[in-house]
Amino acid sequence: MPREIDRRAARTRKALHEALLALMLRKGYEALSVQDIIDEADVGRSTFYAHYTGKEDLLRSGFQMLREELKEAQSATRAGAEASHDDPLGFSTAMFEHAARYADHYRTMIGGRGGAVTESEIRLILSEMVRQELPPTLHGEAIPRDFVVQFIVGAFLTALNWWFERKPKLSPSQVDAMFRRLTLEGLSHLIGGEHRQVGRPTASRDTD
Amino acid sequence: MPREIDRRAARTRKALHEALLALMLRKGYEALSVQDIIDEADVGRSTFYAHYTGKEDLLRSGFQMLREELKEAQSATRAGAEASHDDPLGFSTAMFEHAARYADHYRTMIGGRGGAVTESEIRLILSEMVRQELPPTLHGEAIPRDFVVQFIVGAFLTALNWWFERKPKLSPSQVDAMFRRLTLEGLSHLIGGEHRQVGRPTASRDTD
DNA sequence: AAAATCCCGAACAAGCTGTCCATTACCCTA
DNA sequence: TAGGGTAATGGACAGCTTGTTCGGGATTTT
Repeated sequence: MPREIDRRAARTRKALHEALLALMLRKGYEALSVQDIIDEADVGRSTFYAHYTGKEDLLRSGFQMLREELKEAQSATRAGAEASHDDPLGFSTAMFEHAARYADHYRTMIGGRGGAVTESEIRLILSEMVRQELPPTLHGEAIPRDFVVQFIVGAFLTALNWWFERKPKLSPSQVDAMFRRLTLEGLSHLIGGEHRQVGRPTASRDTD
Repeated sequence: MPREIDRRAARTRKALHEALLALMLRKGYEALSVQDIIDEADVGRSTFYAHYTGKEDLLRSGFQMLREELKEAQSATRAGAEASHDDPLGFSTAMFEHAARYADHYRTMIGGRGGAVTESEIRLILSEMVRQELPPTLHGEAIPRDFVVQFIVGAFLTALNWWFERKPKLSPSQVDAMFRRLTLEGLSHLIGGEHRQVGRPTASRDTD
């Protein structure tokens, strides 16, 4: 029986992916050359091109792996299946916490430093997540489902980015609370003429 | 009196900016080389570097000009100054209409094709706009002003992008209505427990 | 018209990109 | 464990890009 894949090839691919990630952390994606990557991975030039067509191909393949892993992990956890549709933002809490733990990675992925590809790949992954948590029917059909999905994903990324760039000291749950409040209730509650009292333990002052 | 700037220099800069814009429309920003730009502009290589340090510098300088123009146009229109704070999304309607008229330009700027620089420059411009329209005090201080600004800008860009990519047939006012509804009222209105039946005359299915 | 400024074109070193090849090292399986 | 198959290597290649430098020529400004 032929093994899934040749061990050498697997090693090479792994080395390249790790090199890419490491380099992105310290130089950002755009600034990288194929040269940098193969140096870091200690892999021959021709070997690289035997596996990938360029650095973008390498990056994409990394995300594809990630997506497949997530898909599996998800169908595995599908045991406790419900509670989803109550809360269309169910993903966010875990996500913010995860981001806090791997702040370095998220920073490079989310900020401009990951490049356009990273950005859109992440949007894809999040979109899939959100689409599943979103109830199948929306009131009145006035707003297309897909629009809502994009709206949520965009808002989440905005929150994440703002957190890292401006208030990295906040706790995940604080950011999460703000994100949910704004996304669920909208702006109207913040600016109406009514002075509704909110007993919120305001975390920290705004510095603009 | 020394003229503001040498006529030749001005011509050169103009030619370069126009070349950049034209090329971005057909190839996207990332794919461009300085070579392409000076060919299109019919300008000598050394001349280019006498004015800008690279293509990014050229792009940035273009946005800076734009920002200054907008700033002037704004302080000029500041005659009818109020009505702002009633509607924190006042900018959107005009913006969507403008985008419809110059769809090609917006497409290249907003989608990935404009590159990270364009993206962040646009966010900057919009942020300034939104910040001014946003009432100075927000209820309860629970959510920092800047967070709200970013939220709005992100939602607007999301709407714009979705419009171009998925439903370009919609009119500006339709998109505007959806954008405002979602941003002002949030999701909560869309997902209540009530099961309202809708005889959906859905135009086209969500295709992912 | 003279002086100041700008543009041009060409040439340069340095770097990156993909692609080839012959050779070597490794892996898989029988 | 031996041998055929497969992958990795290093080097060399043409073609492209980037910035920089120069002197001569053209245009503007004063």
